[in-house]
Amino acid sequence: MSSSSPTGQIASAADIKQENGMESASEGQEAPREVAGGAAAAAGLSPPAPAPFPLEPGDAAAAAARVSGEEGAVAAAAAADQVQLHSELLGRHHHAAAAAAAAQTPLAFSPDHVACVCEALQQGGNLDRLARFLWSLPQSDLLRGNESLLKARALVAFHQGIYPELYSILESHSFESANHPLLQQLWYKARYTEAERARGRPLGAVDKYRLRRKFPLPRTIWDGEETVYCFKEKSRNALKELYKQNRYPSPAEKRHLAKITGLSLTQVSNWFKNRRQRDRNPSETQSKSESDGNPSTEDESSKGHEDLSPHQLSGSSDGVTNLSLSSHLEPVYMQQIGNAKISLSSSGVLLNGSLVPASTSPVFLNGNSFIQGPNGVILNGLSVGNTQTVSLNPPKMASNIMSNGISMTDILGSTSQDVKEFKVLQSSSANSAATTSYSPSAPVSFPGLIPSAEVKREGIQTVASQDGGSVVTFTTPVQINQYGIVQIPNSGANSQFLNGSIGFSPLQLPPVSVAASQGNISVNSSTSDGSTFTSESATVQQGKVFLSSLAPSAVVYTVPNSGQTIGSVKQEGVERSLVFSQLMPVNQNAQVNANLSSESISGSGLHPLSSSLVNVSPTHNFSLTSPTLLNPTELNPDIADSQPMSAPVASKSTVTSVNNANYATLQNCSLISGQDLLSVPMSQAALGEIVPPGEDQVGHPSPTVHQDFVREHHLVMQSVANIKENFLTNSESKTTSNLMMLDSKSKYVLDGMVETVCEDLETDKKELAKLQTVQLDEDMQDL
DNA sequence: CAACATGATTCTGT
DNA sequence: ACAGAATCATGTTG
Repeated sequence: MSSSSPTGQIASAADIKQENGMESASEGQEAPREVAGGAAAAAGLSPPAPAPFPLEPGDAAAAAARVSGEEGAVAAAAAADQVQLHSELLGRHHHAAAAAAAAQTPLAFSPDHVACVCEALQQGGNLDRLARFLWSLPQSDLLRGNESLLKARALVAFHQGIYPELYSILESHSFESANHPLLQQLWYKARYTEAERARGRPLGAVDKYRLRRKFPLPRTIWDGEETVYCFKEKSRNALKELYKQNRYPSPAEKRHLAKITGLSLTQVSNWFKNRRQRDRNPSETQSKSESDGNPSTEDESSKGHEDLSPHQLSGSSDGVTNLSLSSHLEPVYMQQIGNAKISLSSSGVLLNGSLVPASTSPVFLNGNSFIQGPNGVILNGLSVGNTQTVSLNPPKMASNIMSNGISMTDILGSTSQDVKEFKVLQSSSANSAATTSYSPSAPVSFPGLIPSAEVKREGIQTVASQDGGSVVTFTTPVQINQYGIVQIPNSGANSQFLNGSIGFSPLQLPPVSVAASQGNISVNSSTSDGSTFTSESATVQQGKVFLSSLAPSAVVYTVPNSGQTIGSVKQEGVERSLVFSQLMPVNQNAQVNANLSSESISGSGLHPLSSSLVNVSPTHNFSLTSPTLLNPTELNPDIADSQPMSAPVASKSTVTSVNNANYATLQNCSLISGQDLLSVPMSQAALGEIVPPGEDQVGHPSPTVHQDFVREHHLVMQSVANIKENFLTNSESKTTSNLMMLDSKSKYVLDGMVETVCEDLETDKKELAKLQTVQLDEDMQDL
């Protein structure tokens, strides 16, 4: 099946690895591959792709030559490559000219460009070429400390079996968490390989275990979080928490859990299944696990209804709204990012950890269910059935925005560190009429929530009910627990529920609002003023988005989504992802814009935006820390059915446009994987400025593309173009010139984009040379 | 190495 | 599809 990755760190690392094309790295030579192959395959997080990055003859030759190890090898490798490149060029005549022209002049690359190339080569699994490329780089200070470069060096060191160097690299630089899985994998595999060689025979599980103990991961590539039996402790705890609540989580709950734990849906399901089974027959092997005394497990749930026969809840699963706060409630999760205080104004809404701008028009998050408050506030929690919508207020559909999807919870959830506790708001039952009794006396526990004890209460703020209806009052600052779940204080005095409506007291509104619902992430800039939002950084990885210090400016993601149900592409985990490079510091004008349109929505007229997955408003600062990985799955489950996008890509595609005033490189795009294509459209118009008209390669502009992006990227791309012919393997890109597509199989299709740029190379080439000049191999120049 | 823990897989039934 | 049971494979621990 496609699911579940076996095996902890290794497994997860393997997953990542696959995404990064690492697999090919180990396959190239004699490099150990056991973990990679097996785990990745088993993990099935991404469809088993047939040799994602087959090495070409030229590479093989080069690698072979290099193995022997001397300088001579370099020349040989280059020569071998050259032959290959030459043939590639011949195959693509139109590019040949550009490449040749480019080759004649010394190429200049900025560190970003270099990083971009490194990422591209890594993505392509072309380690040999990557090595060659690295060798061609000057020892420049500018390149020092460049993470992409370091990562590339580490990969190459691993690939070539120069482990001491690998360790040195890994230990000498603190890598971003997004790169940890891959680097950890390298670390362990190198250790295993060394031991294996020393011993002369394959290692057993115990041997590996001991090696892991013996050579713990350096903190430079490890956040310190323990992983046992594949799952991180945090994830395990979240699962346990929910299990206590409900042994048979609804699909929606599972989904949510999967998101917040970073596990796949199947893994979550398996976990529950196993857990149930083992609780059922304690007889076997049982010594049982942690908390276990089963009873404990059962206790809570059993008491009440544990029972929760599967159907009971399942019935509700997608459609049932279980709002009763009383006993088991299905929590509405609210998250807060980092330490930031999220305040809700009367009109503001926090959904699933997302903040929804209170603007006049109501926002609906339709992921699982939602409740609409007076001002268009909707709470979206797991507990509520997917489809169900509760609107306490006269719904103003017209102006509503519906997003379906994901809760930022997941997205934010993993930010663990920053995340604080929280309070969960429990909404009253669906019918406003229904009275909700939120029994203060009975502490409510939510899955994945921190013990109530931990919930801190601070200032007390009373919520004033607005119109309609009911008010939910909660005290103070909402806090988020490590899982990103907000728990509403159940204590009595301060809180009260009226009519099921929920009102938030005017708290501080964060400048940034993030709303995400299934498959969509939408962050809208909130209108509030004086709000304090102190989140730290924005990073998206594995379906998680971390917002980081945005400081004064706000970040807006707009992911208009489409109707949730449409189709559906079954996705799990990280199957689809968009990666934003860390080099994409966005500045004032920066914009990240990904569109996905869905018929359902547009049809409803709710949010006709034509499709963007992620939309960052230009005016705000948006910074994505390194490899940001947006998981389309979470972003938009319905991608498959989404309408044709601007990009001429197949119907099933995710288009992402990145707009960056300064520089957006594809550097970390290496993480892009999944079946979706990541395309970075460049608007034609913009390109037109630079790109010589008449070039056959000009593609269709993407309507959603921001021009700034285009321009900026254009510059970046230019240099890339130069490199491309030399280093990138021929990809299958359709060449719609303006698109850069990375397909899930990790076929790296930079071509389209690069090619487009290639044509312009000469034009602006010199401008690019500012930062640094890289002298490519002479062989290259011969081309 | 043995025993245990735990995630994943397979088969079967609904 | 999903649940349960049996079982497998591997990680973990002593």
